Amino acid sequence: MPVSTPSACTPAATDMEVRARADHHDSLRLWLRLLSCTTRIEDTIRQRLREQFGLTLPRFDLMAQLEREPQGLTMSALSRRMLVTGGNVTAIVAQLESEQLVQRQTDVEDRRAFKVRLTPAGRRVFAVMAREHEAWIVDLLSPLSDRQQDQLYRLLGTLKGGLATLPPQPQETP
Amino acid sequence: MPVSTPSACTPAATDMEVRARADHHDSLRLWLRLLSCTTRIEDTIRQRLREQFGLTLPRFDLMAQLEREPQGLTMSALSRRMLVTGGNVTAIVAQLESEQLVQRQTDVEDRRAFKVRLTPAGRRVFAVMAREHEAWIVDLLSPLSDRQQDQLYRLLGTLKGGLATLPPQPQETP
DNA sequence: GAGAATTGCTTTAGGCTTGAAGTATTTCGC
DNA sequence: GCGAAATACTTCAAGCCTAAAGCAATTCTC
Repeated sequence: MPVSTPSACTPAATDMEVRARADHHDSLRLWLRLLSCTTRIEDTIRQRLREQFGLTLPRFDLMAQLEREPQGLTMSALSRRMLVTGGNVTAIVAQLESEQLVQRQTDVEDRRAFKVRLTPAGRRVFAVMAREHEAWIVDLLSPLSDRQQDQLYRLLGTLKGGLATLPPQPQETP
Repeated sequence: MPVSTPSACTPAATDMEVRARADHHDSLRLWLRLLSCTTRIEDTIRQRLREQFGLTLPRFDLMAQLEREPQGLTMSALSRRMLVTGGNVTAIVAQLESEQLVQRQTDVEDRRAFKVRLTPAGRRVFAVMAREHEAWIVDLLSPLSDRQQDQLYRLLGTLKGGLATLPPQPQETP
């Protein structure tokens, strides 16, 4: 996602929504606002993860996938769930493995594949982070009331349903 | 319980834990859906830009900024508008310059700075791309009716307004 | 005015991401 | 069975992105 966090280098932040002008279609404005909100939240999460836990968002995401599957996941399953390429997963798992947060386990049935699992240490670390992470999300979405959040959720559901059929790309629904 | 939970915690004590959990879950699901929709659209745009015009999204975004400012923009202005770090802008402008799509122009008033502008060729190329780009957006958002798009736009406006005040990120109003 | 702080920009190291090419293993078609 | 196709994973080059450090020019403060 093309966005930055506030930093010494970027005092920040005319919004990217400034792109929207009178001569632009309403859909374009909507898209820019959608992008703006999402990147804003994502950058905040990314920055807090880094500052408070020294972990990047992709690594957190990968651990989150593993946490739900105690028996482990193959590389390709991770790749599908995270919607990133296989080569990418290889690199992230390698990093997490060097930090002793995940482990590889060879599969006796299919010698091409192996299962990736959280280590006990990884599970411990993730439990702490996940609780914090959830609180951040609740906080960041708090400008909207419960009712508004529900409305937004439904609208995005409609959008997502329509998007799923358009381009040639499989969609995961967790 | 997370310590930093911000919501209006006024209800009866019996009820609170259950309610808090339900809220957490809902907010998290909403966030994941928001992220899912945004990345889906963004990836589609990115891929089409690359396939049809051989241009990356960041370069397109930078050109879009310049297109609206015929007199040019400084590097720091670009950095602020695109919400990316200065070093990043340096690299993207260098690429576009080597493709003859933008040019640097020294500023006589401030010898630290210079203005970046679209070349005539850049302007021509961008005009074609922008039209296509807008059609893609309209198409991708078409699962929502005009009325639904308007609703979504307003909800995101509320969210965005709340987000603006949260982290330490100054806001610029052009 | 002169030193200090700020601003404009670049460089560098490290990480994420893709797409394409390559190796090993399994499964399919016959 | 056996060759072909599909699958699981890795490697590589290229690009985006950040944070931190650094240089040059300008502005602030006294």
